[in-house]
Amino acid sequence: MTSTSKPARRKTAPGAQAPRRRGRPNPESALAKEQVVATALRLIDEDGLEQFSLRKLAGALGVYPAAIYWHVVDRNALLAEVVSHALQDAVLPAPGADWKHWLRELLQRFRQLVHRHPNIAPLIGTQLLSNSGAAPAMIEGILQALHTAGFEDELLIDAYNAVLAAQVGFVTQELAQAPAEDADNWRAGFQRRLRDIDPLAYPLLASTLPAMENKAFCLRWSNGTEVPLDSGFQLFIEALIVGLEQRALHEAGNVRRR
Amino acid sequence: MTSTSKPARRKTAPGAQAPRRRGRPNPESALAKEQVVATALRLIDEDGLEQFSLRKLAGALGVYPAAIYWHVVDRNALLAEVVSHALQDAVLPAPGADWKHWLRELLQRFRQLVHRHPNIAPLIGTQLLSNSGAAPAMIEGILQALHTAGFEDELLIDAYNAVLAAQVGFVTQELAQAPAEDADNWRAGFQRRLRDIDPLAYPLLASTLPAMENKAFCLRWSNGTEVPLDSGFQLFIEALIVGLEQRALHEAGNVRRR
DNA sequence: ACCTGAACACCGTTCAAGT
DNA sequence: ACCTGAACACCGTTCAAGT
Repeated sequence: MTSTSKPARRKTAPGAQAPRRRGRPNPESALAKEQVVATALRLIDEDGLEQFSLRKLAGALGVYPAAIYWHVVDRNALLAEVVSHALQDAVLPAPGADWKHWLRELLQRFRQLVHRHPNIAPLIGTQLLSNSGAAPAMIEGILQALHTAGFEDELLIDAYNAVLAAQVGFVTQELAQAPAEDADNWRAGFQRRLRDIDPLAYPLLASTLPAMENKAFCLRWSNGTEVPLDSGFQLFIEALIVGLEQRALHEAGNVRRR
Repeated sequence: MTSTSKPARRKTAPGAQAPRRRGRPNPESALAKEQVVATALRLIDEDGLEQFSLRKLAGALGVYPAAIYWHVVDRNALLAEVVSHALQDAVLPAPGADWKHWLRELLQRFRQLVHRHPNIAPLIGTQLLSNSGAAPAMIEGILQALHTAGFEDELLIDAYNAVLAAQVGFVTQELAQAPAEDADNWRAGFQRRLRDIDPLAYPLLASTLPAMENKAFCLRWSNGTEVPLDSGFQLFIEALIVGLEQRALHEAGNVRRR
């Protein structure tokens, strides 16, 4: 697929009159692209990612499938735009002195946003293309918060990566897709396998299972749209933030001691 | 796992002689299934997930596409088996008193395993089906470690979910798939966008960018197979473990005070 | 600039039939 | 039990041509 570089736009009829702005869409076509991306997101919200196709999108727009390729280079490029369209409001006002509070807010808000479009969850962390659409304001905010905490240079980058892993990792897994078809059969078989877990080999798992069933990763048949994991998320981000704080304090101590 | 139902196996030619073991494959066919899953994993390792198809798998096995459906209910079910096949060695001997050390080892080992099969990364956290194949021994180990740390009841479940989010979240994002085709063009365009980041609007990002480029989430054009994020991962799991420890100590304090 | 209309090379899946 | 052989209903993508 994918054709590097979208020939249709480049060539523009070899001998014809030269286009004024080569490759740059004018405001009007930008609007049209917005519409393509927005209805793609709507279709994915409604029917799920597996059901989504460029042909259905074209149908919803009242247009031939090939028309999509005018606005977007690729299926993957379209999905990347869908992701950044859905997450574009993750940004917050710049962090102040209370970096812990700001980070908490960001992570919670990001999770809420993804919960609004659960079917795009599998795209968020897994494609460099989708990833690359992140808002610079969000990145700047995270860096500032961590800088306020005391991270610098290499450690600032590491801490940034840790925050992003947490931001994306929990909610991605929380909203893991349930099987589309065979769902009932699968759930029944899965529950049977859980019931057959050997309490002698796995005593703690067996005794905790009644409380964990369908509420713990790897032991669920419903995802976060039906069974959100709020308290697990809270503990997760709180632990991370506390751990980051400890590390930053420790580093500051090292610096002072030098 | 997951087969449940599979009509072809159930029907077995309506009027024909009754099969002795209905639905349960004999040892020989179990071997054959192993082979199907193993070569599927090999193809995905070699050519990537996007290039993988049941028809190519059939070709590699010297068999008609429909034959795959004897061993596996579905494309998704096959992929789930591929994931648990690839991750089956994540298990460690039971944790002792040093739960922090055990958790560190587990998370590091899990990451190493995924790095051995980077192309399955997008499947790991994103599908309940793939998720449900996790080894009970691993779950038991995590629960024991956290129990040793001092977590119980609801908090034990929350802490377990936090550990799994960390285990899966970092490496999944670290190994996010690069665009298959258009790669060079995309990278060039992406680098240009990075260079155009406004230092007035995003001062810290702009000044840190040279050190972050291609090493920080959302700012990369290579994934973890080319540029592994070791130090970020270490900081991440260390922060989480320290944060969990603090929380456990705090809870223990509460209990003592009651 | 933006879309049509048709074609190409694939897919996953089903089903009767073979052995 | 396990696979063949053919068919079905889709895909994403390309390309010349229209306007």
